Amino acid sequence: MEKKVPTIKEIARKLNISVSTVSRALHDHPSIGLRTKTAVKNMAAALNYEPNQTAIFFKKGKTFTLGIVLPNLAEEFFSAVINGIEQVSMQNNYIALVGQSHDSLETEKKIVETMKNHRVDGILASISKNTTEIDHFRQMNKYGIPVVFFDRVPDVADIHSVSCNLYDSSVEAVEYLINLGHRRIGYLQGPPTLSIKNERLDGYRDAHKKHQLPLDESLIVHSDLSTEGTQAAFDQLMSLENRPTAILAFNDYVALDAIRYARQKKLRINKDISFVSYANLPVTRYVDFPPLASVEQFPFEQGARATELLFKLINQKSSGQEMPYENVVLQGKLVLH
Amino acid sequence: MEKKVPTIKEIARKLNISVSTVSRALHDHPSIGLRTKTAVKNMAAALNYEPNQTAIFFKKGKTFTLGIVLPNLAEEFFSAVINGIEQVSMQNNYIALVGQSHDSLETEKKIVETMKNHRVDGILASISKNTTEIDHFRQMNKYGIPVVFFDRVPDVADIHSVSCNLYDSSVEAVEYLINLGHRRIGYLQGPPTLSIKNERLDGYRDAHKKHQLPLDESLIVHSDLSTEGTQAAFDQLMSLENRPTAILAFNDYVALDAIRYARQKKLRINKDISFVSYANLPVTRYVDFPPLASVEQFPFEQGARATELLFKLINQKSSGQEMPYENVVLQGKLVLH
DNA sequence: TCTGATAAGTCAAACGTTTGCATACCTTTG
DNA sequence: CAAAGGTATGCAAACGTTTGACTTATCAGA
Repeated sequence: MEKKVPTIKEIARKLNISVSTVSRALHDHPSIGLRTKTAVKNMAAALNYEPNQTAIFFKKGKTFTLGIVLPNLAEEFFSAVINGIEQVSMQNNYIALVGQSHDSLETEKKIVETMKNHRVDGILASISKNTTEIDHFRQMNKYGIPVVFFDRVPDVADIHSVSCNLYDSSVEAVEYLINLGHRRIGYLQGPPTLSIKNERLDGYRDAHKKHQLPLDESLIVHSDLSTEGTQAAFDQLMSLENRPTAILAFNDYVALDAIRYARQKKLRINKDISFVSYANLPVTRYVDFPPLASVEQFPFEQGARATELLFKLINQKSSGQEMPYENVVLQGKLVLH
Repeated sequence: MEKKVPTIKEIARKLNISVSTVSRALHDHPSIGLRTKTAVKNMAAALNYEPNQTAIFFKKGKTFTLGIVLPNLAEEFFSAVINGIEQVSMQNNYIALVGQSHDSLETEKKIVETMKNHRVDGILASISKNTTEIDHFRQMNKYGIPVVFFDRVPDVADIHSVSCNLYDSSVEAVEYLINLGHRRIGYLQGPPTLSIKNERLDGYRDAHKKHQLPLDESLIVHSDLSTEGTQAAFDQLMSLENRPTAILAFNDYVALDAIRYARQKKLRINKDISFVSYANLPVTRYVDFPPLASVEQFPFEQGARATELLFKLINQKSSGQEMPYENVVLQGKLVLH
């Protein structure tokens, strides 16, 4: 056991040739003769030689490793994103380090730091809901590590990003409820930090304008995304003198929490109160009363596109050119259940 | 931009001392004088020096990286395991590469191969349901990469593992149903590959014996864990002349699929048919009719314990000693809903 | 026979760090 | 005052691989 791993040197010694010849032979360099080449390859096979990647990483200054920073793996949305990332990175023979911020800025910083130390070739990040500044990501610039943000994207222009535009689908979602006859539609929003670039709210507002429905600000409430927060927000809506008959929820989890809570309160789903939400997660398939519709945000595609963009940046870097900031925007899509 | 990163050499040159002195100074080596030490540290700080980890990895032959191989991140069970792994590995300044086998043996092999190439210091693995042999893991031995299996553990003795014993809690689960008055209890099993070491079934059988209930083999059916497979298995149970009044389901997903299907068939949950299952996943909180009880398998603890064991192996390795095969077994626990 | 091209291979430096050993100086101590 | 011991530092090798520059042999063409 622990038999020391064979190296290029050993092959060279056994064959009485130089290491450079061995190296080139293994890489099919043109200036190595066929005879030597096959001899080397045979010997390599016989010894069960495997190149020492850490040496190569070191020598080449690349690690063929990507870093993924995201809030929480347990959310189906993010594990779907990872599948997208995985697909593209595997094609490129890259592998990924994963770090969860658990929505803590401190943890996020620590993860980014660790990834920098591990000299990842690039970073894919979805920021935590408490990320108020992105200096720790900007730092990566100095180390030549490109960063691509996805989904939860900071609202600034000088970054690379892939995200999902929810404006149109928000309009569509509200119109869908209006067409069902709803006139009082609540909006159960997420925390302010996640609502800076508030496409959902803009869509909500504009759909009202478009259909000449009055806009009642008391119909817009916040949840911190915890179950309790959502329940409090729901109570707030239900205590209005003029209750909403439908609710647009920040995401499926919020909708599910609200629906469960509403049922505890003996409200009849889809009669007393209807729901539409965002994310279109598989988990909604298991419940009796899922939201009527949900806006698909294409996690897999976001992951795949972000990774493609990242690879473009990585390759561009080695070719020395500068790339303009690229912001890929996928269009969300309302899916009826 | 792309300003080249400062190295230990630069510090040495600027200070007109040797690199070894710098290296030792930065590591607080006792034989470096205070004056030199502070000078070096100041210069390092001024230049914003960061050690090149790839060089260190290479030199030390370690990467401070763990590999995690598991079937599917989207399962809440596994993301909970990752949280456990994360906690322990962060304490040790390790970071983790994650690979999903998606229940394909081929993919699993490829992941393990890639991780070996990246020279991870150790591997944590939960095998796919199609993993019939574990040579690819055994190979790691030759490279001095210890492997610890968790949860879905191969049924052989010469490995390290952390898993959850489900025998006692299976007995308990069935007894719970018996105490509720059930006399015909179906067992909706998983695929044969996952049932080699069949503690669930043994518990199911022994609980029957213990309570002198006849054991009807037709009450034991298989699902491949897909929704359709589960529905087929459920139909099989319901087409018996003497139907079960309760079902022990392989895991929560199976139970949820079956429950939904049962409701489509107008069966009344907890009246016509009751469920108990395994995993105790948070997702069951969102449904109207969760299983009556579920066996907690402590994913977080499994992840943490497996990682602790792995670190023991990694450290033992460098101290040259051999460790006996260790198989940590946590006891599952029936949780009433 | 000489020139020059080509093929096949070697040499040695380089990547950044760690570490065993040697060295230089200084201070004790017998 | 010389030997011993300690303190602070430098030297150089080593980890495994890649790669630009260089050497040697072979051979075609003039």
